[in-house]
Amino acid sequence: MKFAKIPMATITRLSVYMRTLQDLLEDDVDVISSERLARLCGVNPAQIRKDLAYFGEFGVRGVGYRVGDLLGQIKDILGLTRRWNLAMVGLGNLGSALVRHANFLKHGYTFTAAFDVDPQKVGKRLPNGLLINHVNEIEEVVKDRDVNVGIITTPASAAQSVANQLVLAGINGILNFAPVQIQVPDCCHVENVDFTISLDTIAYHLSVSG
Amino acid sequence: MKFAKIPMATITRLSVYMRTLQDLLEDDVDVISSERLARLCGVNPAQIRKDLAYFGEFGVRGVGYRVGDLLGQIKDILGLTRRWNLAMVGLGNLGSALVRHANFLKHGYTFTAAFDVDPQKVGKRLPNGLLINHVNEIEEVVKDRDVNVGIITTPASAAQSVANQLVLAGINGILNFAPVQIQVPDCCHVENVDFTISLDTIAYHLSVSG
DNA sequence: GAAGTTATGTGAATAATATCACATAACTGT
DNA sequence: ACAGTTATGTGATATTATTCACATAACTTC
Repeated sequence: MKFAKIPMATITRLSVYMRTLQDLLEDDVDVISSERLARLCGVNPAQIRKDLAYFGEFGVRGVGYRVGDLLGQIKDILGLTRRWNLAMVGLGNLGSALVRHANFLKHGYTFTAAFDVDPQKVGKRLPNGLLINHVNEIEEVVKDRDVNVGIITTPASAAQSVANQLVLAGINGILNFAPVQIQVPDCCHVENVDFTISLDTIAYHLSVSG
Repeated sequence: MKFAKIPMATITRLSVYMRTLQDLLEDDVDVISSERLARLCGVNPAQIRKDLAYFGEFGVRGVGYRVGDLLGQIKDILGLTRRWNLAMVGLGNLGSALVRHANFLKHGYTFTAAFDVDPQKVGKRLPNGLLINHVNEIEEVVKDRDVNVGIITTPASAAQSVANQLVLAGINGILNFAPVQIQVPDCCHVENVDFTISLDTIAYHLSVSG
């Protein structure tokens, strides 16, 4: 691939470009300029070119980018040409909704395991047929079903313990929806999603500007 | 409130500090150093001090920060000492789960309106008693119930049209869960939440590192 | 096939952000 | 009240990220 140090922000944006390119492909657009793509993604055109330049030359000067090609290249860069198996830990309102949420499937992610501690839930099946295991079966089930990424939607109090078990089971990617900073070894990559933080920044902006 | 230009990243972190301080308060910790708080929040201690310095001096040298005081100060900075009313637009899996999600309430946010287009849903009430209105009633209802922030959890295809209506209704803060870049006038502040992007960055990290 | 047009790729310039390092101020104990 | 200790507040420095600006390459037209 490439050996320069890639800015984290670049990776995030590649994912945004990918989404937009997917839409464009569905609309049968086959060539797009960095300028137009930039407008659609809400970024600067030079930014897009710089981001892509970290990985190679994917465009045609004077023309633009072939939508299908670029989409394929970005998927390749992000490692999305293979299958990724997910485990959902915590099947409350949010966890249940996310398992059902179409976007994961659309992007090639598959839930192969689900966990909770509630005896009412353990042993039952989700609408998609997935069996709910008990959280203390994580290690066994994760290995068995080749889970690559764990998604934590437990209460904050349980998140660290769940993270520990996921790491122990050999997982090194965690998407954390619990509103705590979980501690993991360096081998494990954690992404936090906390929409109350986003809401707070909105509140701040409204407070100072209006 | 302040006069220097505040980095966006600072605001985001203030919200993180706030969460942690809230937990500390519940645990009856009354003083904390930037170093310990930093560890809990996963940031650099100097970062915390710098962030706070934009707004004043809140600590005691040689001692640390009084947890309760600092919490109050940050809430004040972020504009969270008042009430914020939310409207949920789109009551699919995700929207319904979020309305029920305890975190919003915990942070002082209140849902005062909910919208959908599905005739099956319009006219019904959510578990919390909130009446579901039709999306084309947004302007009227938003004004009537003093909604400050709109949350969009519609399919991507509907997001822009919903955003337009929210703006028209006088809303200038939007939390967007739909996987599209919505266009709004400058007066309106949009925060995007897209967990498939977070998942993609995890996939990337797993791909390059092992 | 030469001139004109367009949009990429990229070094240089700028801006934003994070970290260091230490002077400063508040507590503690003698 | 003074010396010792601790942790803040902040200027200086380092790092990272974004934008500009233009040379370069591919297509188009005459």
